Amino acid sequence: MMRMRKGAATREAIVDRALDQAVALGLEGLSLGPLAESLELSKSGLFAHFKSKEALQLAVLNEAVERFRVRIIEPSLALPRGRVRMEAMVSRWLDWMEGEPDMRGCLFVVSCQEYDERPGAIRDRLVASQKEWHETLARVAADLPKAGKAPADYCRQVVFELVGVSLAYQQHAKLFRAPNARARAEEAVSRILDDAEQAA
Amino acid sequence: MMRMRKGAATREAIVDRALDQAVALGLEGLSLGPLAESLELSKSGLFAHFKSKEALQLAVLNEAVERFRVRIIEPSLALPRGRVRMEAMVSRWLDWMEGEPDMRGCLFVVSCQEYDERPGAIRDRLVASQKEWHETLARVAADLPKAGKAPADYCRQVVFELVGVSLAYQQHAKLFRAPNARARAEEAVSRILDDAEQAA
DNA sequence: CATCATTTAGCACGATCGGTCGTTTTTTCA
DNA sequence: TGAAAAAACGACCGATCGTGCTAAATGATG
Repeated sequence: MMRMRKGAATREAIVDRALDQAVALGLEGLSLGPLAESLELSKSGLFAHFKSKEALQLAVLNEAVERFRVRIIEPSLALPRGRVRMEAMVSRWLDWMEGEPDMRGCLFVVSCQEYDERPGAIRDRLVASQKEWHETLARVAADLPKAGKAPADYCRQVVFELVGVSLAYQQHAKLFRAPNARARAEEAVSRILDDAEQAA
Repeated sequence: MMRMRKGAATREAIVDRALDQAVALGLEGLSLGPLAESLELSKSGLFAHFKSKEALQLAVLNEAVERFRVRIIEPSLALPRGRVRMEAMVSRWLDWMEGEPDMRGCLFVVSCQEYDERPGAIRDRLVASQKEWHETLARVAADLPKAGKAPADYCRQVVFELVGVSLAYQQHAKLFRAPNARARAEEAVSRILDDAEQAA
């Protein structure tokens, strides 16, 4: 036994395409019909890979989490602790907000608005992944010079403010198409990190 | 001639209720059936007031814009220029993010994610209203001590960072239900405004 | 009260949605 | 190569969606 090979491949192709669609219209805006059509699959053929729409949505969300880990977290953690690592992480984070090639935008930002009032497995997964990301950010912030002397939750405050910058960046870049959005974001980040270098 | 009275009243009731629904599920998530049911109206009776769903969505959006003006902008502009006015405006802004009584959340934040990739009249109206709001904020920021000496677009940078704080606040409060979200936001605002009080 | 515009309801339409089922095609392993 | 399993298909279901069309109820005005 142990039969199966093609299935996994098309499943990956489905999730990949679905991720594109979800970034543009949201996880809730995912529609099986058009998705199948764009992959030249029958709707039922596609559906058979996931036993429900929610399972597909979860697969898409998990794929985004994994890509985020590979593209943002891992490369940054290879750098020396301190401001260098933090700046690399934030820079990659802002890149992600613009979108990977052919994928414009950030699934997490879109989904956070979709699910903050919709309880369920998707919301739970989303909240968990975001909290995990903020934890990672806080650990990186803990290596900043001020972190040792400041109040215990100083790192959390830094994370809060960085989250704000990333969200403002996304809005200015995508909604307003402001060409100077990146410059504004980088200046804001500098202010936050400079503040973390002088003693409390 | 000139007959009509009840119509305007029920129309207001519809928009009011639709605003609640839209804050929770988004302007795109507005559904005429349940909306009519919750108002004890027939679906077609409700529909007759607006000749299309988009017209209802625009009416809801305009109602939100008007409420925002009355609840946030006007009272703040009655205060003396400078940090006092700015702090009042930001404080009311953050209150709005939590939601008016019985309306949890901010329609603008939700809609910005829904429409940043959906061209049309709604997106246009949304972008216009948000730009107008940022203009207002920038004018208020122009009275801050540093504004005169700093580069010309310093006010825009302040607005960008304040937008970030408001968005981070909304996410922490609504998605994570973090009880200290307001405190974090107020500290971030203080940092931004303090910076605006020392010379460039 | 009678009239007539306004407002609401009833009904049905075409489209789309997620999902099911039985069948056929394709792939895999012996 | 042949048989079994996996994968893809196509037709279909019930529900819901926005949207018309027409008739009945309602309310203001002369």
